[in-house]
Amino acid sequence: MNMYRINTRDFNLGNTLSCGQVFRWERKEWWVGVVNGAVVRAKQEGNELIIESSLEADYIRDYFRIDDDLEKIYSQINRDKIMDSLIRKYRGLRLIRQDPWECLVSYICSSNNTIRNITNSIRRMCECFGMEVEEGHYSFPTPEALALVEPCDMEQCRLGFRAPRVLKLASMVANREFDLDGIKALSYKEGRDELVKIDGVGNKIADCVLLFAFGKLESFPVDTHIEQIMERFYGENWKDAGKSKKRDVIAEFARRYFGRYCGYAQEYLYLEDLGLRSQ
DNA sequence: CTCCAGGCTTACG
DNA sequence: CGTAAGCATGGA
Repeated sequence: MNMYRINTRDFNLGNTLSCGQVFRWERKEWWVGVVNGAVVRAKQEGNELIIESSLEADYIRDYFRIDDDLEKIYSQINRDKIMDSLIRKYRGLRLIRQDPWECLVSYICSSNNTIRNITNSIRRMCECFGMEVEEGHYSFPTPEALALVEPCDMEQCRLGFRAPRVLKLASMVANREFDLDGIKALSYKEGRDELVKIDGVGNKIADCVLLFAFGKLESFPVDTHIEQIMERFYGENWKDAGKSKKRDVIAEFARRYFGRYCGYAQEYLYLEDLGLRSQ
């Protein structure tokens, strides 16, 4: 366990961890999370990110994408007054480079669910089937661990109809019938074609994994939140596409409109929508 | 009570 | 093709 400081620029830890992309960080005196099986405590003082963890600084820099050139990204996605104001409001919000397995399982749990329930279910899965890496802190269960879980033992996690999907995927990954890490080398579209083959994974969940775990910044996940806020801000840009197609139309518009870093734009819009709803 | 939540699968025209 | 019910669970 060691403590160190990372010098940053255009980084806002609170915005990054509370914008809904990760489910396993808690705000206490410090932000506390478990990353790659290690407890991480983080806080920010001005431009310095202070970390207490057994993980090395290079790993943390990569995790928080500290080396992303936000100025360049902002200049690309800043297409109008709306995005300009969101960038000013949430400046320093960065995407996180999540572990693909944890990210995929987490978003399978997100289907037709609330953030609160998703967070609780994931925490229970970690407590039941992860390892206690420190008093009260658990690692995310491995595919091998979940592959051994009986459906009746999974019930305590309260995943509902999503539980069999998670268990099935765990078996496939553990048995190497599905090569999750191999997706890293694929293009955005190829990766999406692979991910949607998984039971319980459609376009939206695939896009989340491609953006949050595989760093495909041209991914623009459209859920109910994004659909509503996009309708409100940019609704004139597409015609009444039938209900089922609408989210695809919005994503395609966003890719054209915000460009190759539209995934970043998505996260700023999402945090804005979270704020609007909590009022 | 009904409706909805970071959707997806299946069934039915 | 397209659309709509069904899905577990919990909170408003």
